[in-house]
Amino acid sequence: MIRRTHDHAAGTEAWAEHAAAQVAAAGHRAGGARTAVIESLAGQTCCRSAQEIFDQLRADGRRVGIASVYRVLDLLVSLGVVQRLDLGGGISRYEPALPGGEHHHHLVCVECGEVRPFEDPRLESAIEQTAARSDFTVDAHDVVLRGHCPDCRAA
Amino acid sequence: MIRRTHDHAAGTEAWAEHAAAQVAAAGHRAGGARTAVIESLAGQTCCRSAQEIFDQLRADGRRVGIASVYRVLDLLVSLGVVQRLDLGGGISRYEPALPGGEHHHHLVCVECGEVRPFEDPRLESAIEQTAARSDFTVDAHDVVLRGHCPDCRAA
DNA sequence: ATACGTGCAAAGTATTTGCAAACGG
DNA sequence: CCGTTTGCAAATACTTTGCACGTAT
Repeated sequence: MIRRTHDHAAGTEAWAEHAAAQVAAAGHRAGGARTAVIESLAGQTCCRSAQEIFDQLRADGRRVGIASVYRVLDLLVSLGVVQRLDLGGGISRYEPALPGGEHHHHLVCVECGEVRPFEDPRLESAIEQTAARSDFTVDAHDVVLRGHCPDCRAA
Repeated sequence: MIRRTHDHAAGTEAWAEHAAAQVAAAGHRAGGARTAVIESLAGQTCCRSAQEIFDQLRADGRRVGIASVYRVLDLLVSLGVVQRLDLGGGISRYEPALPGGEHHHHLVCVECGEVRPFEDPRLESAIEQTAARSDFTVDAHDVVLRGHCPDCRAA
């Protein structure tokens, strides 16, 4: 089997293991809801809402409660293995925080709600520079671009 | 009296007039709640939540309902004279959108919630470049930097 | 065995909507 | 006047909390 350095499936698998390890290291047990939410997140390419994760788990036949989904997500965020995103509309979205420190930002269609990730090194460097100039200690940042996706523009 | 080009009070006064004019131009009347919310926003230097605006108006003795505050803010956002911000925590914040197209972003203290505005032309240009490269039509963008303010870091 | 974890239901916030009364032009 | 706007209260949407039962270690 060929091993590719930036293979996506391998990356998310690695993330699931990493997340489970962090949970254990923090002195927590591996309950059903925790395993289920980690697996669900590992299988997605971009951010999901708590409700979407819940719906997917139920569709897969798992008997989880939505409260547990929220509790697990909170735990994973506090352990630093999941990033919580606020793309507007009053709902939080969650995605795996990849170990390498690499991260992306999001384009959001204001019409259909589609979310597309993007990366931009120039943007990151501008943000770092601003952060350094400020008297705040900056730990994190979010960038959201809002507009219309090709499909909605056509319609 | 000396007239300064970038005088703040003059700028916000001008904004209030501009906002009222846009409301009228769109065929809306100048009811009590609309005038009150516009005045309240004009008197603030940075973003406020709907609840904060409501509380301030009540403290000033105006008998407005919070539903009207939300309705007026929605109207002003749709007219493009107010910008809606989502700095996290599930609550929306609002601030005047100054006519010149100039705008700023925000540093948020995750501990005390303090919000500080900042500007960065390099950041803007990086975002424009990314927007142009994407197949979305980008109308707006938000940048939020999260960290600790000097006071909270000291404590 | 025994804490810790979970599901369900109820409570808690932020925001929206229905409606009759008040009001602007 | 007459349709718009408003305040109140009820409804909604997302998230959190209380609690008894289940389960991993």
